[in-house]
Amino acid sequence: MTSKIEKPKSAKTRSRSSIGAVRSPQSTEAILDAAAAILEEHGYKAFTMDALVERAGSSKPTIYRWWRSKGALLRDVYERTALTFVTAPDTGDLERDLIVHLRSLWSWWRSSSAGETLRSLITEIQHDSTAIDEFREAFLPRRERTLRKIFARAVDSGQITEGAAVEVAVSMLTGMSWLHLVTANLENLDDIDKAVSVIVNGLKPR
Amino acid sequence: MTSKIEKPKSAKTRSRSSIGAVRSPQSTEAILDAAAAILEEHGYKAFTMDALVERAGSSKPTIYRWWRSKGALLRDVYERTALTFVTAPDTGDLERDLIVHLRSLWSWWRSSSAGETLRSLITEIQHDSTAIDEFREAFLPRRERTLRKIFARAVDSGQITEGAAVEVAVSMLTGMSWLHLVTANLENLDDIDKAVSVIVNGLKPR
Amino acid sequence: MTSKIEKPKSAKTRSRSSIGAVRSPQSTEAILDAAAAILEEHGYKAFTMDALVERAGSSKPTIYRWWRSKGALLRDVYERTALTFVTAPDTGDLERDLIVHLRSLWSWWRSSSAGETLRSLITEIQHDSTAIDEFREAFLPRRERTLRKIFARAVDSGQITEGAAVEVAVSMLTGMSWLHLVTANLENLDDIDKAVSVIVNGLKPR
Amino acid sequence: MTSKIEKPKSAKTRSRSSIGAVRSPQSTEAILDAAAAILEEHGYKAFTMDALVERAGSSKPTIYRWWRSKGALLRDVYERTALTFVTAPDTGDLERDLIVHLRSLWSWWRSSSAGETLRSLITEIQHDSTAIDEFREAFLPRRERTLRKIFARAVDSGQITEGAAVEVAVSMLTGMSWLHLVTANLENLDDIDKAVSVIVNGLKPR
DNA sequence: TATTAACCGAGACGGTACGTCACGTCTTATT
DNA sequence: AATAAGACGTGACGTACCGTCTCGGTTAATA
Repeated sequence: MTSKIEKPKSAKTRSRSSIGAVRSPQSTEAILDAAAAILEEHGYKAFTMDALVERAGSSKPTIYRWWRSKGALLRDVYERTALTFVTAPDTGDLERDLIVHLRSLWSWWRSSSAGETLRSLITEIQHDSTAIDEFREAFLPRRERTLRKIFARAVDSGQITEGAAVEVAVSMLTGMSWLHLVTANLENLDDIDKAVSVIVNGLKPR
Repeated sequence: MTSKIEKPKSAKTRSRSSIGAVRSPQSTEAILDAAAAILEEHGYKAFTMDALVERAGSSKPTIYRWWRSKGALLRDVYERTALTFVTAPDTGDLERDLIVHLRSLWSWWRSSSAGETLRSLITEIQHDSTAIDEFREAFLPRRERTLRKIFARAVDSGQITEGAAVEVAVSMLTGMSWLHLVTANLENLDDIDKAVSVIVNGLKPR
Repeated sequence: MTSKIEKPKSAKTRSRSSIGAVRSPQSTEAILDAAAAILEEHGYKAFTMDALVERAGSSKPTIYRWWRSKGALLRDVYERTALTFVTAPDTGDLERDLIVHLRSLWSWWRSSSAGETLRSLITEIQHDSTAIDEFREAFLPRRERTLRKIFARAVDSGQITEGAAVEVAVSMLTGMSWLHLVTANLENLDDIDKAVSVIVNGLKPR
Repeated sequence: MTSKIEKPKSAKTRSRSSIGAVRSPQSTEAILDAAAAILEEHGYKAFTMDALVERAGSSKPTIYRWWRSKGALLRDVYERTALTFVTAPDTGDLERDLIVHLRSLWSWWRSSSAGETLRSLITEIQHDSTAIDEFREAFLPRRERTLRKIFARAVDSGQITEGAAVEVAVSMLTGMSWLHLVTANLENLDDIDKAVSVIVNGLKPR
């Protein structure tokens, strides 16, 4: 799932560059690229399988052979672009690290296809309860990993005590972020600072 | 939108007791009731306009005459049932009030159609950006009102200082709740206690 | 069903000029006028009961109180305008009379709402077999009356023999006219002359 | 559009034996068969796209992929069954040939789905002026072809003179037939004999 | 003169059918 | 064996128009 590939030509001009008995990496990349592009340019509403096929120059059977559903595809789209985003600052200051990370996250959501992709993914999984389970058990923890790492370092450095309510702190920061995402309200980055301040202050013993 | 009416009979036996040049309250109630019932019994997936028409003994034109979209209808369904839920405790203790309120909320979501309705509503508005705007500006503030009221009382009684970051505290508690809602994770009510503890502690000056 | 009335003002400005315990002639006329106007200006496709109500400034119950169906209304629309068209020439020459009558008829169909009205009526009755029966037994004979009269005079004057196949002659001329009407093919009036020539020639004994 | 295929099994038992990147002949045939069957058994009123889909075991998108409208479908239904009806007698006698052909036609209309189909088609095209044009320019000439052929043979054999008003004769016989069709008046086959007699007599020079 | 009954415009209602959209499956021909 | 192409059945959508019914009001004939 590296992104070190040449951009696929537009659907119609690109010839069948790879066919045969093994999975075509070009095709896979073309599909993921097209998905991200559609989401970024036209949003979730326009992200249909037909539009995807058209833009990727692929076909529906190919897509469904490798992804069991639209949600599974969206998950991969998000995770692939997430590889390019690893803002896990380590300044030694918990509050600062959280702020930098969350501000980067919100900005990245807004400035790329990532926000639209995650928003679409959350929407999509609501149709299927097993998808929700997989999402909660596997996808969500991966999203919260950076926050957890930051808190873990703060525990190590003694900024907060071991056993503090880190889990709910992560949940509240993630929840607030997602709430702003699904309500198209990612402008006020200053809210992040205030929230982080409350959380960090709240985790410290009195 | 009072709910002090007798339940409409099942779709087929209900006769046209009062329709005409004014909006029929029976029809309105039948539609909202049917919507809530479908969501509770069969979930969002089964909540189609056709199923709603069938169960309410109504018609699609009638529904679309009064609600511009499925999202608008879901909003009314939620707000109507929300009238029956007003757990705004006032014990004089901020932490206790928040815990009681949020525990009641999560329980209510799980034990009635309300959780499924809100989950569906969040999903539905993602298809339409104007719906998201209306949701963020009007619906969401109404949902956060009780939390704000609780915090306001705490300010009045001096438990927390004026000007504290109440807004982000509300946002974090709401966000965490919704995150658990959309990931089908409303079981661990103890998380509420921990979160509230962090928030209340965090709002107090050191 | 006289047309000696002032034109109704446009729907919205016309006040309730006649209401009470007897049928309102103004309302009746307004409905028939509006129907003809819609058909002439926008055609059968636009001739809906809602459009009619809007244009006539009337209401659906009023229309359905006096006409059992759209077809019945169209029949009255046609018959009312037909009162203004009675080209029954009597030159003493059968062939000439037929030509003048049919040319007038085709021209009248094209230059007024009449053609569109009849076309609509034929279409409309196809939905209801009792309407077809009434149409065949009562409406159609009234339409063929002038042709029959012309033939009857020719019999009287000895141009054709009694007992000649007048009925089928009428049927063929009517059928050809309607065929051209429903296929939007009323331009070539010269076809009339040729047809009449064949018919008149064919009715004379060899 | 050959009909040399085995009848498709009933909707539910028919398996998808051959679909894919090319148009499925089974599906096409099933649709046309179902259309004819509905028209024959229940008439134009019951001929809805939903009923057709149900009976053919097909789907609306498939139907609209191949036929732009109900009228276009009805045209194909009629033309397909018309392939089974080619009564173009050649006895050497114009009058006899015309009578045999028209009697066969009226009987065929009454005893099969054909009459109802044509009646429905005439009705249907009235909703769309481009459909009328196509109907007049292409469909109608095909229907009149047999009559023209009979007249052409009569010209060749010298029964009527070249340049006689064959076109209007065809138009009158077709018009009379259609007039009887749309007024549900196909019982009196003797009218055909009289009409043909007038026409044939009328075409001969005095 | 007051009452009553029929009619009026307005418009909401349940119902039927429409034509479109997107989905996920399946077949075909190609490489 | 994997691919692009694309037709297929399924199911839901939102709209158009129908004919019925209720509503509040007006007027003409009746009591």
